[in-house]
Amino acid sequence: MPSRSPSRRQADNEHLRTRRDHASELAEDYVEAIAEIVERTGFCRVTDLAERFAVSHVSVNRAIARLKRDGFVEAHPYGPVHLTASGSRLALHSRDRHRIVLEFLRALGVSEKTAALDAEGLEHHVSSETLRKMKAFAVDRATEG
Amino acid sequence: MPSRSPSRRQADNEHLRTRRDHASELAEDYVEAIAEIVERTGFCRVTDLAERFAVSHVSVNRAIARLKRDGFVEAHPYGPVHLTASGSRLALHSRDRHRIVLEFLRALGVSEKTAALDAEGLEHHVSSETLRKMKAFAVDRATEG
DNA sequence: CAGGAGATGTAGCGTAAGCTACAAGTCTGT
DNA sequence: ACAGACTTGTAGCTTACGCTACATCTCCTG
Ligand SMILES: [Mn+2]
Ligand SMILES: [Mn+2]
Ligand SMILES: [Mn+2]
Ligand SMILES: [Mn+2]
Repeated sequence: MPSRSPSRRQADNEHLRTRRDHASELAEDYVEAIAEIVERTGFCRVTDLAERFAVSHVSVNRAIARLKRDGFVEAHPYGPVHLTASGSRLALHSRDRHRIVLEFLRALGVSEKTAALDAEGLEHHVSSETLRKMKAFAVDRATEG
Repeated sequence: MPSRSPSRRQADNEHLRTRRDHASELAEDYVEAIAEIVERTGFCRVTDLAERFAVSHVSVNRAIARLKRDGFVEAHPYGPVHLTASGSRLALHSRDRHRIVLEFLRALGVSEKTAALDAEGLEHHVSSETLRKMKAFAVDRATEG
C-alpha cells in the first residue's frame, strides 16, 4: 500500500520556508526603518523606532541588541543607531523589494492605504522569482494602459 | 517647527497589522492542514501534523493545546484531532484564500514549486481587498489568453 | 547652572514556538 | 497474549519579542 505521506525534501517544505522568512523579518524591517529615518532626519534614535513599529522602547532596545549581535547595526548607550556595511546592504535590498511589492499592489488596483498595509507583511515572503514577475507586471501597467 | 513624526492612527500602522496577521497564522495553517488530512485519510493524528509542518511532535502537541484553548479543535489523549464548527469555518476560509493566492501566483507566471512555497507565507498578509483583486486577475488570465 | 521633561536603560514578567530526552500508551503480527 | 514498533505525552530547556515599572541619563530652558 502507498505510505500515508509521501516523503519530500525539507527544502520543499512551505512551512519551513515561511518560518525562515519570519526569522529574518525583524532585521529587514529595522534596517529599512533605520536607513529611512537617518535619511529623513539625520540620525535614528530608539524613540523613532518605537514609534515607527508601535512598540515600547524596551522592545526596540532588545531588537537593537540582536541586530548588534548579528552585525547589522552599531550603537552605544544613549547614542543614535547606525547601520554597518552589512546592515546598509540589507536595508537597500529590503527597501527595493518593499517598493516593488508596493508598486505591484498599486498596479493591481489595490487602494493606497491597503497596499501599504499589505506590503509590509507580504514583502518577506516574496521569492526572487516572484519579485521579478511582480516588477515586470508593475512596469507593464505603468508603460501601457 | 513640525514634529519629527506626524501622528497616525494605530489602525494604520503596518507593523501592527503584520503582527496581528502572524498571531492568527498558526491557527489558520493548522485547521487547514487538519481539514485536508481528515479528508484525505479519514482522521488526523499528531504525527501527520508534525510531518506536514516539519516540526517535532512536541511542538504539535503544544499547538493543539492552544487550538483547543481557542475553540478550534477537540482532541483527547491518544486520540485523533477534530475540528470544531468554528475550526471548520476557519479552515474553509483559509483554504479558499490559500487557493486564490496560489492560483494568482500561477497566473502571474510563477513556477509551480515557487508558487507553492511563496503562497504559504503570503496568504496570511493578503487583505480581503487585495484578495478580490488577485481573484479577478487569476480568473481573467484563465478565461482570456 | 539648576531643574525638569523626555529619552534611554534595566529588572522582571508573560506567551508563542521551537527543541531533546525520556516515559508511557497503543496496536499489530506472530 | 505479548514483544517490539510506533505514537503520544511530559519535563525542562531555549530564543524571540511583546509588556510595565522603575532607575538613570541628557539636554534644553529659565
Ligand atoms: Mn515588513
Ligand atoms: Mn509573515
Ligand atoms: Mn496555508
Ligand atoms: Mn500559511
